Amino acid sequence: MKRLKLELPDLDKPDNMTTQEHAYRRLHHALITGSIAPGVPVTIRGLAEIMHTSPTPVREALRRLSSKNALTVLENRRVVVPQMTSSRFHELVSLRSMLELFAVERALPHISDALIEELKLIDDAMDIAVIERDSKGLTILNQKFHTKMLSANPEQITMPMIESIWLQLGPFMHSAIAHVETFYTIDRHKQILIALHNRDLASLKQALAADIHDAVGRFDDQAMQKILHPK
Amino acid sequence: MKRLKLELPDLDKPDNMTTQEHAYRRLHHALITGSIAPGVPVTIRGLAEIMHTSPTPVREALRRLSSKNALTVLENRRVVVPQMTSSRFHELVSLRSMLELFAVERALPHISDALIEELKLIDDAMDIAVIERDSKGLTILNQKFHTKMLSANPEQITMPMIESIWLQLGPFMHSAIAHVETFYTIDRHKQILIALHNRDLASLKQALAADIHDAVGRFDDQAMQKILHPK
DNA sequence: TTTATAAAAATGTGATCACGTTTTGATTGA
DNA sequence: TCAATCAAAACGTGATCACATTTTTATAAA
Repeated sequence: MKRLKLELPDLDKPDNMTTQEHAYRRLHHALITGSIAPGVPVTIRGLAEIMHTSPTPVREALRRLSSKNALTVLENRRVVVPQMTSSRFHELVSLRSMLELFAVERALPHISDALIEELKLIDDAMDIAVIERDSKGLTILNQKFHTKMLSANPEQITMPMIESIWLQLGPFMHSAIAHVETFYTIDRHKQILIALHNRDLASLKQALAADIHDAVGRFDDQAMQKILHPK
Repeated sequence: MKRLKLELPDLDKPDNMTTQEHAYRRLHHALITGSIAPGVPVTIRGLAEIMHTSPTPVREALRRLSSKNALTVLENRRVVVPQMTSSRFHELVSLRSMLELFAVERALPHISDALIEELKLIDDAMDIAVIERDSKGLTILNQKFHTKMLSANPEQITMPMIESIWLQLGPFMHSAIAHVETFYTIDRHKQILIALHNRDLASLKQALAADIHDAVGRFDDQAMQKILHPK
């Protein structure tokens, strides 16, 4: 079997968690933190060897991820991390904006003061991650922040779609971070927290839009070309 | 093994199509046409027996569908068709409107006259389906119409999400059709076709929004309660 | 050095089996 | 008639194997 050069995070696996679910989460984590670059092939047997399982649970995890468009099934049935293009990137970002703004409007009525406190804790952890230049930790915390806020709405249709977008953007961020000097931007989460506290929808949407734009807005066409086709 | 009372469509299976893909499509078709009611349990072995395959490809098809939120995995790991609620329904419909309006705006620049002709053919077939009161055929054709129009945009991020919504709305329509007198509405597709021909974005979005609303707008809270909790 | 060819390795897929858990249905007792 | 009990049936999960196809590697020819 061909050895895959691929690093997977060691996540906890409670006894009642299926092997398939565990495999899914490890791959999910690796994808959203940009630990797997676009174009990298992921084989069932290769992953099974890394995770010390049989191919069966890996196969199911890969099916779930390709079903969410986080992975692409090629004509020959092999699975790869999809390549990013400039137009795909902009489509993903536009969609992310729209979906998160839609979701936050429906989440706001369900935001409690206790929830805001929890969000503050995540934001504090993010400040530390910035100081430690822990970009992967920061990514995870940032998504935790957004997820917790948007999930206040008990009706969860939008959240899985937003997660699908994150999954698709993740691998590109891998290559992007290497080409960008300032990965860390001004903290829009503080503005979001204030808007949440004031139950001010307009400010909230503005801050959220800015947060999303900050994370990806710097990638104009010129920067994209450099990242996608480095000399 | 317990016999599932469940009708699956007989779809073509080309030689190069995997059994798993075939199983997926048959279930997909059954779900979007409302052939499987909410709450119905779907077991791996039961489906495998119906489809004359081993459990393996069915398992993968179910994973894909639950990954798209078309099916729900319960705590005991069993899979069921999710139950509809009034709030979930309205969330789904709002999201569908937003996503399709987003998608059509990005599709319009890529619409060719040839494509419009193809859409007209689908619309003609829909007219026949209405006359024959073939509600399932009408559903399939309607989705074909929307899919072909929105897929004009070569960058396909939104379409899988819209399909996910259709998958979630499908099973409810099963119960809904039985409680509704006039399933067939005025044909908004004619207006859509005109707007497409004129490359008139504003009219196009208006017609599309009306089309979506017509299909589901009649389900106010009162009607929902009747459908969800029939005496 | 490059190209063509054949053998070997790798891969996805589907079937089958064993295991532990959950559900079901009949039987017993109140 | 209803509730409790318990054995049987059903179920999801993960491992293993066989098979066909694709990819890679080694070898030979130009």
